[in-house]
Amino acid sequence: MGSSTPQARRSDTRERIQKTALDLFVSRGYEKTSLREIAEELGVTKAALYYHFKTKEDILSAISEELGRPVDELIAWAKEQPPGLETRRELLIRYSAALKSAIPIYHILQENQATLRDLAVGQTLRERVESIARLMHAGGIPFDTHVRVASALLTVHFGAFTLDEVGGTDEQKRQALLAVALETLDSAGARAAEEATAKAVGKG
Amino acid sequence: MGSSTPQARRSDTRERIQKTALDLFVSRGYEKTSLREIAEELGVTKAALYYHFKTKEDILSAISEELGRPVDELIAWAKEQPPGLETRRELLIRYSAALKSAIPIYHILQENQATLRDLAVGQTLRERVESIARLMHAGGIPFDTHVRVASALLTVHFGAFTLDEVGGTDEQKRQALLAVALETLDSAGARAAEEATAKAVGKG
Amino acid sequence: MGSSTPQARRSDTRERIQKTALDLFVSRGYEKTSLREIAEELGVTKAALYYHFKTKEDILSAISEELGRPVDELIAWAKEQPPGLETRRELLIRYSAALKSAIPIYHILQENQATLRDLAVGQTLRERVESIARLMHAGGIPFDTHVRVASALLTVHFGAFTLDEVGGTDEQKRQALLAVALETLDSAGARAAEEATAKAVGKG
Amino acid sequence: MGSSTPQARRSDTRERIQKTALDLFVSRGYEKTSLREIAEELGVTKAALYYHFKTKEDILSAISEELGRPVDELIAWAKEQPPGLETRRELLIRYSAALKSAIPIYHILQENQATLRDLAVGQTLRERVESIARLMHAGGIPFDTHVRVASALLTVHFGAFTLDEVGGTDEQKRQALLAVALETLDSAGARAAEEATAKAVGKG
DNA sequence: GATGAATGAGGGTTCATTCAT
DNA sequence: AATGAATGAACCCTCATTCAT
Repeated sequence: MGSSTPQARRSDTRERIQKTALDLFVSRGYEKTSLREIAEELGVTKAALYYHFKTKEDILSAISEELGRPVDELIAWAKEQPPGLETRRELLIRYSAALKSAIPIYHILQENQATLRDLAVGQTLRERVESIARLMHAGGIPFDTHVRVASALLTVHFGAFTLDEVGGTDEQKRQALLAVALETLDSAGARAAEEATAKAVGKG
Repeated sequence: MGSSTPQARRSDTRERIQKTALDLFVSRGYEKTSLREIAEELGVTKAALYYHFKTKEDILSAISEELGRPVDELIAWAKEQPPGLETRRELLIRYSAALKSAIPIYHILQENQATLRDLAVGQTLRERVESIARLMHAGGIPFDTHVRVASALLTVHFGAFTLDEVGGTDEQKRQALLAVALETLDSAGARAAEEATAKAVGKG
Repeated sequence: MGSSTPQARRSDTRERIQKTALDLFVSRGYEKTSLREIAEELGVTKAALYYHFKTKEDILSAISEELGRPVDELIAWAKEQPPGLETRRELLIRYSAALKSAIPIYHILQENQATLRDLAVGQTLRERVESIARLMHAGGIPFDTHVRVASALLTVHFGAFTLDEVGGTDEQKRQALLAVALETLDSAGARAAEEATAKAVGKG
Repeated sequence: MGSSTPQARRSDTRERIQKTALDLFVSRGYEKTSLREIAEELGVTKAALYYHFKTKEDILSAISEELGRPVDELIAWAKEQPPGLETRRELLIRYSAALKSAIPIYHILQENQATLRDLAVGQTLRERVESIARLMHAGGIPFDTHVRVASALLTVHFGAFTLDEVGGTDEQKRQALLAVALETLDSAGARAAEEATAKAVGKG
């Protein structure tokens, strides 16, 4: 059908607001960033922000949706996969990659949890994280495996925000942490495989 | 009973303030908890809080000092130890234990980082965490070991706050996570030993 | 400024705005109805309203002029009549009828008096009501008659907005209230006639 | 030094706020009166108002409760009386008297109905008026009597706010309007008596 | 005939904090 | 040991209105 691009000389203000807001939310926190600050930084009035976004929360929502898309797509993908060791490994690998673009919002979620607790966008953000966790823990797996999955996930997830001690570039760190996490996961896999074998053969 | 006036004992108000404030800081967040709320919950006036504490931050400081003592002592202990694999293992084990009492303040630090960023108490709190990290990463250790230490620490530290998926009691979780973390650490030790050997022999 | 194809029918947007605005002014109040609401309800932008009307007040003015016409005509008529009992009766009867179409604006005036106080349209609206009152009170009439006229007017005027307790259809209520009001008025007339007679004859 | 404002130490501020707010609510309307205005008029800050009242609406609530007490007491009294002509007369008489102190709040209710529609205090205010109406209309009375009761009530109630045309002092007006209203009511009584007689005798 | 973008002024409300008593 | 009263600064948000296009 005819592409109804409403184009016109649309102002880029909406995007600029998102960008500025993101920077400030990350560096000063969501609550501590006032709309006045965002507006001043942009050289517009507070009311201008309200022309483009319904509320302060709405700004964060838009940011969350945009930056979180890779993770959302990953979740959609994971839901289609059969639960199992291989899926867990693949999911962890892809999650580590998806985090690259999503780091800023997770950072915000991380550092402003108390504030975001009552906000709808907080709920959304948290659900994203929990979805990944749920999918990683899916399938009837033994307690030990649960623990290993948890460790692997914590390593990959929180390793993305913290860690100054480690040294190396961000990408190097990411790769290395992923490797360690996979190793932790594999021990679980090995053990599970053992158990499966034991069950099937009756111990050998 | 016996003594006529219950006034004989020192006012426990200061402690009650700390306790109430802690509960609210944990459940609603530091910024989102107003002094009015604390005062109302206690049945005193806001001004009463100011009689016992200089500022809002001061309340958190007192809490932090009290609950963080075990960790502080652990840090003092660790500084006396020679760096090395064995110390790292022992430190991780003791840290896992120390966290049990310190969880609430770490929770607060965790969920209000943005807010605590500019506060002196935030600095103190962060330094405690960073001290542990620095000590765990101490000694000239290779990159791979850094990464494993990081993973072990993330597992133990963040495992204490999050994790509903795993199942089991808090104590079971703690033990299990510690076990996995130690395993991750040991692999590093093994590898380090290997490398050391390799170096000595001239690579193989 | 050249005359171009003069459309047979002017855009009906102006009328639609008036209609929607009237509905909202009645149901939510003048002040509490924002131009945004009106525009949204109509599916146009706020700026569109400003194409058709100079200000928000102007919208109400247009509505007032249209719905108030019967009352304005009544006022014009009454000004031509000689003051006296008969005119008062007739005026009251006609006013009761004229109110039928004018109720919405009087409702608005009634419920938003405080807001309309400083507005020109408020002045206009009030003047309409006051004109009727002035004409009903016209002629050198004694205090008692003034009071009866007032009662009759209050009955007819406010009876049109309020009254759920009475029962019956709106038209039935209107008729019945008018009847009672006329009765009140007539007592005044009778008494005035008596007094006149008494004066003339000297009383026995 | 140089400050010459020797204000009372006692807390008469709450009362002064109520008084000032009442004046402004009456003269400028509830919505159009900002807290800034009230505060400025009193020479305090907006925050001071919030020390004494929880919200803007709360100020009006307090006023309503204080000034409306006579009417509330009247309602309580009326609920104890047996319905009937005599009670209606007495209620009307007492209501007319009670209105003297309550006029300002009814004025506010009257002129800000649209604004007060969504406020709890508006509900309360309206209920007061409706209670009186319900009590006046109580008992199984014929349609005609309902109409007369309505007229009487409209006369007494709205006569208290409006009416510049009539002349005389406020008290004179009140008395005169009450007299006319009672007359209207009595006609109803007479008619009811007639009907009763007619019923008893078996049609005349 | 209408829109998109923006503004200035103001709204009610909450907060940590102070200080005389 | 604690209170009552008050403040100043900041908050998010809404409004009627303007104007280039």
